[in-house]
Amino acid sequence: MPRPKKDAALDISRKAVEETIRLLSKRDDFDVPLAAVAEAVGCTAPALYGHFRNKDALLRAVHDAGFRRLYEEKRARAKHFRAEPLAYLRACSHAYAQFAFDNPTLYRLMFSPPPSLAADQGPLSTDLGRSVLELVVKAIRACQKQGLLPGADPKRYAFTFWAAVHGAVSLALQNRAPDEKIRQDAALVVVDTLLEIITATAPDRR
Amino acid sequence: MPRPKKDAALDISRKAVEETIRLLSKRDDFDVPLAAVAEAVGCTAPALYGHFRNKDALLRAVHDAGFRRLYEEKRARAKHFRAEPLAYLRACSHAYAQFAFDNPTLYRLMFSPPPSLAADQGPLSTDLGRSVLELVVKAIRACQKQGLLPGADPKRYAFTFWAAVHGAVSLALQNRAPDEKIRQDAALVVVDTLLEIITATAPDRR
DNA sequence: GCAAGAAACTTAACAATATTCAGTTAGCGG
DNA sequence: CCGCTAACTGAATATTGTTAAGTTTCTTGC
Repeated sequence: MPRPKKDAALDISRKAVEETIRLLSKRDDFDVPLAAVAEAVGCTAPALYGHFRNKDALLRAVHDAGFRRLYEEKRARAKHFRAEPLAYLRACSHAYAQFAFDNPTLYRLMFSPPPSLAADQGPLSTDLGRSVLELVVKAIRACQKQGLLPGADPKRYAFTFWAAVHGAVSLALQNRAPDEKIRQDAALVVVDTLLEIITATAPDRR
Repeated sequence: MPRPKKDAALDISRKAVEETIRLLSKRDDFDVPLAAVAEAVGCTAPALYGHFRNKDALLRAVHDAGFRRLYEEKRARAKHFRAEPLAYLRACSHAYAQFAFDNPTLYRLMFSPPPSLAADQGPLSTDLGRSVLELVVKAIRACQKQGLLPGADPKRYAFTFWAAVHGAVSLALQNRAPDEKIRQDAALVVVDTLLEIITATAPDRR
């Protein structure tokens, strides 16, 4: 049955990306067979080549979709805390960690992909990365308006903050934390440690 | 030519791991063909199955060897700074970052492997991870003996420190830093930022 | 309405690569 | 010198990404 009945054109692309994400959640590695994706979508493997140049292109689309989801989730979970920068940072970070623990393989695909996926930094990919970071920069600036982190370069501190959270999540995802207790919520402990440090920079505390 | 001439028994295992590391340095992903490893070693692909249960086992050996190298390099590069905890931390971290930039693919294999490799936490793997972290714990304790980071839990802060450095390296390796200038040595900037923060906790400074 | 052409699949074929199997030979204990 | 095991080889198999060729459905100019 060649050409589809016109309506089924609910963009195979979209469905392929969605289904791939779902299949990734049931795997350790990203080597999900194209045939499996095709079956989930409801077509055959070669049909996907009409929508993606090759498997890498599909995985890059998944990679980008992951960033969109992460960004949206961070925004949604944190928007109630706009007024309280520290609570905002905390909520952002927890959403970030939650996302990683809920989608470990997708997270690995997003943050440790074979460079062939991220290499040609499509503007989208870069913009998405920036968007995620930008939320942190804003939060750091808000902290500074409250007298915290005086004299610090917001971008630099935001990047350090992000790096720490990402690093903690990344290490926690592979059990490389010191002991069981810390391992379990290593990421959250790191977040608290960072907030603790930021709080300690308040000039008017006693 | 079956059985080797007795002397060539220079442990294929060792050579296989070494050559795999070398082949990885010329690739983006870890999908180095077994046949390529075999050729570099000087045997055929199936011969490797006499030394490793399967390809994953070989990659895990490479993973572990990577940690041994990292640990040794950190030790070697930092031992001159035993007396100065901050300089020691700095040297450790720089060695760490250098290692990652010199061996990006190996670094990814070590820190973002498909869980199938690290899953069955062989005691070795875990011990190696602990060894690397232990160096940081000692350094943090040394800092505290100089009055820095008063009242902090060394393990917790060490883990946070490691997470930040690892996160920065990991992000830097994939160009996900904010802008060009920071991206280039993002990891080093993060290290400096961390040291700056630690320094700022000195009680007797003015 | 309709033929020609493009679009969007399908099935079949191909290529690379991990893994297994059945030999085959080198060294070693008797 | 005879078997026996260890350690490898070459060929065979299965999985999977990718390409090629064929087929049907829509569309569009007449």
